[in-house]
Amino acid sequence: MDARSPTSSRQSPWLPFESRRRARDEKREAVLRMAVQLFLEQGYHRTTLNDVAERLNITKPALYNYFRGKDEILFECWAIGNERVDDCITGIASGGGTGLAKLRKLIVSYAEVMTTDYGKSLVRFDVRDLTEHNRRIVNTAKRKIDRAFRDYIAEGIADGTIKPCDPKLSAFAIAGSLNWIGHWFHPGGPMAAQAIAEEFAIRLTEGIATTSTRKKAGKPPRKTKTSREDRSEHHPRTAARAAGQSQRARNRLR
Amino acid sequence: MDARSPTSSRQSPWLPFESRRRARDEKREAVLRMAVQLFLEQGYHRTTLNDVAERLNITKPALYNYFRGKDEILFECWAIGNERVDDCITGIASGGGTGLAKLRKLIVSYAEVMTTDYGKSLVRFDVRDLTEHNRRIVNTAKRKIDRAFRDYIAEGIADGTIKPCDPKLSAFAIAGSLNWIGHWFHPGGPMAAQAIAEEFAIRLTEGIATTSTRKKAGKPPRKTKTSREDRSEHHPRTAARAAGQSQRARNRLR
DNA sequence: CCCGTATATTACCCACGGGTAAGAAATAGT
DNA sequence: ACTATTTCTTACCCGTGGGTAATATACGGG
Repeated sequence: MDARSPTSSRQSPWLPFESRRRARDEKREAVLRMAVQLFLEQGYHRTTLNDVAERLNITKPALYNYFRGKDEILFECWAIGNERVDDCITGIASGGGTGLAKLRKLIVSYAEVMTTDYGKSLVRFDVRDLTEHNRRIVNTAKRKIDRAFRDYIAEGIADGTIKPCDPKLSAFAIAGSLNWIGHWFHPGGPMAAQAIAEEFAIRLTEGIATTSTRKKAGKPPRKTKTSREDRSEHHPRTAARAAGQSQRARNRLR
Repeated sequence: MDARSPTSSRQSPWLPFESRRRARDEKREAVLRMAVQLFLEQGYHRTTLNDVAERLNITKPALYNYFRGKDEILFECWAIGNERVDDCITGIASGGGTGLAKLRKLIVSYAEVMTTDYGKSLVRFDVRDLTEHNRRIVNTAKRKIDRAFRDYIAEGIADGTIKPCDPKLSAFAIAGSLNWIGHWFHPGGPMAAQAIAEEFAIRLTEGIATTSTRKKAGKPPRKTKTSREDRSEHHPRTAARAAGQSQRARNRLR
């Protein structure tokens, strides 16, 4: 059965009787990688902590060395995805450009995140499975993302690059299309993540942009796909990432 | 607490010590109305059959007179929503019009369904909570809906009312926006369901339509349609409805 | 080599909730 | 009014799975 499909990057750090001295954080992340994968594959409620532990060659109580409980694992998966979106937003906010340009950038980045496991967790996980405290954090973050879409649209209307429209409704329409990616996209499919992202950036803005954005004919479809290590949550660890969200930084009090 | 908010149409037919002789089907539908409401409000897994029964002034085992189990209740909720979408599709297919016109009609109808409880169940419920058999039915129906979107787009490209584009990707983009309605729409909000539906029909097609669809100023928003009894799953029982799906017709074998 | 700490295991607890059995209460038919 | 049938209730079963306690094993430092 299953024969250890090569999908999920490298193996678990707990190879049965082998060097088991990985750094704590690496193991923690390995748990999250496996958990998000199983949560997406089977659904949160159908995934037991035994499932997660078993696939990592450990037992359930060992997980409690790294997490307070199941809901915290869920939250941390979500937090990683949110961190990535948040990086996109701050990156776009720092750079200049018209409202339309910013909106397109956001669409591309957001769409790409949506094709990753952690990105999917932003829309596939149910906020009601979290504690009251974490649920509030999630809702705040969601409002921030929504605000980014609306602000860029409003900015575009103000600077003339976007036709007058209701920013709220347009943001819902765009975000809906993008979030839906997290439901249908599967890495093995015919379209590469990056190609989808760029296609959506055009498609979703060509209705509201003032300048006609008919695809420049000369552009060859060579986009090289997501290139190396295409699937499996690459976790770039770019410098200056630590400034992301305030929560989640502390490596568990212990 | 809650004070019996006026959202959910009329009360349960099992008022504690009152005429309890409602027809079987009415009670069955009352169960479904309450169930879909609770499933949406609390989530399927957090809603117990006791919750459903209690709010109907009965006890859990009484539900088993009408349904085989929890997952069947879920399925029937989904089936009602699907029936409505299916009616839209067959209605559009029977009438004529360009590809673009059909697509717009579908968007309007689908969006309106998405603002109802049963419509939301199409996108908020998890297929994996169903039995293998019912899951197959759901997936088949979903493919049919997807096909309708793609076909109308392809038709529009063929008849020149829609710009050349990838029907699959465009269908995903449009369906994503519409499905998302089922996540954010709440009947108490500032926008009426019908207004949203018509706005989306314009917004989602203005990018791919060949004819400029800038909102014709003269069009008064009188469309009547869903008009009276706007919320709360009115269940029109229109004639010739029974021909809908083959499944679900039989009132449980018993 | 010994001890303290971190890490993992085995063996358990128990609340929750879907589902069932047996029988009471209402209903319909004649 | 008596019976057959449907409908509903009380009382229970039990599998599941999150979480914990006690303990064993590995590891690092002196």
